[in-house]
Amino acid sequence: MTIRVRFAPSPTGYLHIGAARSALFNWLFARKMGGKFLLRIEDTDLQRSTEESTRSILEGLAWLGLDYDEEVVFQSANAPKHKAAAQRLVQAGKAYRDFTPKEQRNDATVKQGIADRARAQAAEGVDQRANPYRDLPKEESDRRAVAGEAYAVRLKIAREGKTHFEDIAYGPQERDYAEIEDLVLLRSDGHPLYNLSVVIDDIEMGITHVIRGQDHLTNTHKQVLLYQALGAKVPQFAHLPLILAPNKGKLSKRKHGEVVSLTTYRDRGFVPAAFRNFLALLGWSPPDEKEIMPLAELVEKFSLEGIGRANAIFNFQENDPRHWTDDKALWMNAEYIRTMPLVELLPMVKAELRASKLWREEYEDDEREWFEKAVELIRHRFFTLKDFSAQGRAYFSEDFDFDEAAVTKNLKKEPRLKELLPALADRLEQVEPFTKDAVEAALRQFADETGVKAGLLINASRTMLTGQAVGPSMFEVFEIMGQKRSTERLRSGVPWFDALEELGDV
RNA sequence: GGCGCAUUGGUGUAGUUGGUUAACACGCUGCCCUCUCAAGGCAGAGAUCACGGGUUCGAGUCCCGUAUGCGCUGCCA
Repeated sequence: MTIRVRFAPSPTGYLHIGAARSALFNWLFARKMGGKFLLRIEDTDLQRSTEESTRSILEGLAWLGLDYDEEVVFQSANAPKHKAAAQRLVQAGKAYRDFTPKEQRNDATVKQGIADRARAQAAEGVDQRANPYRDLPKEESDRRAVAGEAYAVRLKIAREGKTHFEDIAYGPQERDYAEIEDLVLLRSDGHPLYNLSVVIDDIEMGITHVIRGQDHLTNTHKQVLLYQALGAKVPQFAHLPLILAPNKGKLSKRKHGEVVSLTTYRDRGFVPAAFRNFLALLGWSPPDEKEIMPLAELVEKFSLEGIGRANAIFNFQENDPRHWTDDKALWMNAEYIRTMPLVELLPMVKAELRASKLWREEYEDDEREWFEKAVELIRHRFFTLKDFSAQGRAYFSEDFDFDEAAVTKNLKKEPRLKELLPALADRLEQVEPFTKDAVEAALRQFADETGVKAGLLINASRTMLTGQAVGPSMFEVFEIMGQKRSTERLRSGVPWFDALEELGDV
């Protein structure tokens, strides 16, 4: 039997990283087992579903490299089937019409309302099977329905017994029928509800394994009952531990902002493979200790058995830009940027430079070799793709900013630099060929002759050439910048030092 | 309130059928390297395995209880 799994998000907002992880696990399992990975958009809530959200889900999956195998299924298109199935259950006596007028519920206060009602019911000892319409004679039920009276359809759950299923991650699960109410399948306006739609669609799509968030674990019992009422084979279930905020609370956009949205990672310079790798490690662990895994290896090592049970905390610090998302995710991204094959990184750098208006077509033509060497040189200390256009700006443009701390530390402290730097430029102009070794020799000799430490000139040069206090080995930077740009930038500090003197700032 | 699930250093996780000093990664500290910052190398701090009982010669690993957290409990998904 071919394995068929699905990712079934509701398009009511951005793609949440928790949902993205569910998609990843489903995808990995399908690829590992040679099965099919399907996508179903659960847009039954017409009020909240948006096309924009669907688009962002599609984009997010594409970004992560999770391709799906068959046509996307839109759940709303199946509504007629869902309704028909519910009616069949009514005819078969497995569900019944509930003519109780609809209770108005305010979305914002439902949770509280549920708890209050449950408390009250517990105190009074209410029977879940006490619905007055549950055992209404078929003739009367039919007559009222034909007469046009509005009704909801509820599944008729047996008075005695238990449901069982074996969850691949959480083990055997059992729930007494007494704990389950006669769930509503169809609203009184005829609209099919979640549990019904999911089950019908999963049957229809031939889903063999349902892999989803643990928040559905207890609901699964209801769904098992539905499969049974429908006479369908119950699939295998594997529930995933949830991803929580640092305070162990729910990770939500409302409270935590953009860190929970997958597209944020794309927009803030993450390499897809890095984020995918990080996500895979949240709630799942490989059989060995190797954590950095290219996609093929992830597929090879993935197994449902490796899924954990404890909820994971997504560790980020809301008000600290340095730790805006999980440290390990940031580290992993840096790791990928500095170690991934250069040919794979190049297009990403290109996209970033293009977005920052720093891209020049020559980089893929006459200056291709230079471009590759430059990226290779600077990639090693970058954390995100954004760094190529920020800290790395000076490599690609004459219009770059000077880091204030760098200027203070490397330039302002030594007034002699005003004369030394242009003199150094003169000296470097003589260097031929302009290679890192030759430049080093020239600079060190110049330092000797002028009686200053080489480090002084090196650090000052770094700031003059790149605007930064930190960066790659300076002689490599000289070589990459080239003779012309290097000497020009060394000299460009003179008027600037003059200005400082006038201000009495030196 | 009821039911369910979970609980290993700050975070993510390993811990095989219970058996010597609880392992790995991120983060953190120090040292080396050095033109800076990373990377890398080395060293280190940090966990009485939520708590309390029990079973056992022996428990992170089994049992019971408690606490805490999360989830579900809706004519939302």
